[in-house]
Amino acid sequence: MIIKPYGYAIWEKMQAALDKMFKDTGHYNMYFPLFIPKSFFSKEASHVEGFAKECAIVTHYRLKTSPDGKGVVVDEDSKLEEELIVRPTSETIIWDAYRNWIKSYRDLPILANQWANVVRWEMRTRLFLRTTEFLWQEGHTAHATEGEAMKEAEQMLNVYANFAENWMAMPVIKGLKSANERFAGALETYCIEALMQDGKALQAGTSHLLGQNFAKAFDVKYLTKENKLEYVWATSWGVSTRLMGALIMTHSDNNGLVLPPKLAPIQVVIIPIFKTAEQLALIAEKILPIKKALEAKGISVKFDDRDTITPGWKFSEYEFKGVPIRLAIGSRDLENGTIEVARRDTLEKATYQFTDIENKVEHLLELIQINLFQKANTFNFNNTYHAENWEDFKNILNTKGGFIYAHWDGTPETEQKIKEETKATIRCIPLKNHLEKGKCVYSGKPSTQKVIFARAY
RNA sequence: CUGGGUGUGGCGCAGUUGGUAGCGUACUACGUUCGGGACGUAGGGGCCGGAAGUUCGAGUCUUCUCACCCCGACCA
Repeated sequence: MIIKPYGYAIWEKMQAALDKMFKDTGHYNMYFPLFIPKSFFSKEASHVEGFAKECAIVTHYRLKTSPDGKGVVVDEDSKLEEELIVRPTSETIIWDAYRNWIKSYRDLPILANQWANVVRWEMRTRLFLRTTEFLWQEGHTAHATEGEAMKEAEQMLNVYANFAENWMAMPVIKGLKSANERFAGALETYCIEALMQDGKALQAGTSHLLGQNFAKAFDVKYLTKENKLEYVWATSWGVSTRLMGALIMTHSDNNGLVLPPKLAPIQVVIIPIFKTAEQLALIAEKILPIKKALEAKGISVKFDDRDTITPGWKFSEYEFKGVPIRLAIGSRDLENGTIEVARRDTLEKATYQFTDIENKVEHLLELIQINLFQKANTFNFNNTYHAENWEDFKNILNTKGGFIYAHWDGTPETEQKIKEETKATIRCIPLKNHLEKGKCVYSGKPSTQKVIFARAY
């Protein structure tokens, strides 16, 4: 996947917002190697099992000119003593280091994060949602107690939910993964689940309570105040460039991308309508102070005064790109003291008086941010169903899609069978769930609460 | 790996019974345009995925090969 400049600018805005949230909650960044010795992997049994089938492996370190003189071939003499795995995630290499970093309760907690690329050799890729290489951040924390680790995992889940809802304008459900869907090597996996406009669910972020699994696998122990040797408790948590896919699939319409103002690389585009250089000069004279005033408020503004492209073309182009607000100004406006304001979320156009325009625009950006969230929230509400029996369940799934609340007997076997028959999986057991007795939608066995099913990406 | 399909200018495609390649779009220049993806004229750009073969002659026929796409197991 190539991420072109405009797309990468969105990722940078995401990174900046998330990075600040991490730092505000006491975390710091670090960086670990891309290549992980194969032996590290085998140390945590379920972790290997989870990732073994999708690893890229480095076996040699040198090329040589092909015997026939055309191109290059692998130099068999450069075979590595031990193969290196291109990280699919970094738990193993990080916990190998933590063993040396952690000796005493005074060394805890470790609250580290890294921004990195990872590789998972998937059978089928899907742009942004599932690419062989993707960019992400992975937090890896170490704690003295289970309670503290649990609090950390929950805290980071809340950070992700906050980011999704208040920055991406994407409503999410916070929940717990079932055993089948849990991260390889975790005791519990928390997640935020989002619903895309086509009715399919998307896991948008995860936060894991790793327990002492990695501490035991990598022998990471610390001395307590009481001088007792204990294993360390761990968490890990991550979000990736998949969020770009989520952003696109949550808000876009038939005219292209729709970006929430808080993540839009360009928040306001100004398009002058002119024929001659003199007219452009007059417009620029009027509009550049407004641009400055907007920028002083921290709003990113682009004044597109290219004379090689028609205004109509520019209108369409910035609609494709999802720019939240477009201002258009021509000589008619100059005479009337007006400006045309178009919002991307509703596609509405209005003529505003020029006075106080920067405050009106600032306010409109806030409205758009809120409107996008509400629109998505309404969509989620309208596409959330309750299935009381198996027929209902299949019907809803096949005709409507969306989130389906249904009773489940709590066994991996039932979940597996439902998946095989319908391709729907348990997205999560919502944290905000009311317990209610019922019968499993599939097996009819007793159940204590409904969980969320959906077909997912 | 299981089935099906496609490879021809940057992109999307056409190409008849074999006669050395064309359309749309994009690109360049000039002119007229410019308040919702303008128009005209003139240009530039392709050893037709690769190799071998049949033939006077292959995008087209034959054989081999490579790559990609869709369907299945996997997944942030």
